[in-house]
Amino acid sequence: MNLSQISNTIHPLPEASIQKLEGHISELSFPKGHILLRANKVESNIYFIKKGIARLYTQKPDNEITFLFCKEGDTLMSLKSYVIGQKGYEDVELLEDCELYQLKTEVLEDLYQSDIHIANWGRKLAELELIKTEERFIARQFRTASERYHELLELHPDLIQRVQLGHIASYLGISQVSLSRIRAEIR
Amino acid sequence: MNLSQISNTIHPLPEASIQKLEGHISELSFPKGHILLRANKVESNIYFIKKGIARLYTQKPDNEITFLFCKEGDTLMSLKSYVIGQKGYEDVELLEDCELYQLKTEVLEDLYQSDIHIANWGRKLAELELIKTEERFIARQFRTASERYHELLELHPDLIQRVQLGHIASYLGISQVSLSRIRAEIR
DNA sequence: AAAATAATTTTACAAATGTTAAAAAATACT
DNA sequence: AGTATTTTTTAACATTTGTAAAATTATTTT
Repeated sequence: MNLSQISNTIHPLPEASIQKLEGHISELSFPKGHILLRANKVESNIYFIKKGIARLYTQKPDNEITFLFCKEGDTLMSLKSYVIGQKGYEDVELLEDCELYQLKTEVLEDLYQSDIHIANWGRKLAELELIKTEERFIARQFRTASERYHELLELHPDLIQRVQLGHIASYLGISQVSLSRIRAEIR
Repeated sequence: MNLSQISNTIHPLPEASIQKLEGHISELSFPKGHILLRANKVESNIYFIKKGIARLYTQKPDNEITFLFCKEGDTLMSLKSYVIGQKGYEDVELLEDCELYQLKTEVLEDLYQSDIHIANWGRKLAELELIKTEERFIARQFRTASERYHELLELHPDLIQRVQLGHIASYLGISQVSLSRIRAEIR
């Protein structure tokens, strides 16, 4: 998924603003297994995923919890770094070879102050992330583990293929054993 | 908490922009028990709470789940209505007599297009809500019910006084019986 | 103040989910 | 291809959490 598709999906921009934005974006590649971000550090970039998939997770004393997958077209960032300049929760591991677009948040912040179209694009970016985060929260609060698994199957069938079940279970908030039990149910 | 305090806490605005914004905001009062919003309707306003407390919840076939409390200084909105103009999940009940500031989203949208300061204010509004929503999600995913209860006690001690425990339990994602058990633990 | 209503806690039991360990299946390596 | 390694499933058991109903406590109404 190329950059203009991604940025346009967030919010359409006039050509001049697109140029300003794209002029500050660089492209990067990393192999599967690469750790892109580390928890407890302030991250000074945001990323757009051109190709590949990543998981955001936190280390707990005895295990780790995956709380988000980001794939082609998604924006990947440490929210707390981006919004309030504080260190975030997330380690980020690339689960496949990835191609990423990178943008310095500092540069973006300047663009927000000088270009009203980019300011509204940034507003939309935050609003769309907000909706997604609320959806995840609602799923967690309102639905059973089984419902969440089947919902994931429907909405993101590729995830089950691309990500190992241990991470999926963690993402769903259950143990891998529970996920196996759910998958074993005949339906 | 008055309007300029609230809007300034979100993001400082130059005087001219404050005037534009405040010119479109009206003030309302409702008694305890009033249902401010209904689920499955597109809501055309957002609210800022001057005084009082509200709970956002969804009706399930046999029970209801409270997923957010909003109080003085908070922004209260149907996220899906505000961001994508779709009907939301939430019923909203006022748990105390409330004084609210009301703003039409349509008007706000126009201001976003014409005033870069207000556009950035709106961006900040979304970003701060995003951080809060992520925090709630993280609490749910990373911490035990007991930890979440004690965290709530620390961060919002007034909530326990102002809101009945059945709603708190629902908010924490546990049954009221479980909450009673947690509260009975000696510490 | 007494009665009625609502909220909270407690109890007993049922259901769901977690933990640990072993078996089976899938994948990677030489 | 065969071996080693990793991932997934299954089994047995422990723990947590839920449900329903009763008991207690608090609040509201008359």
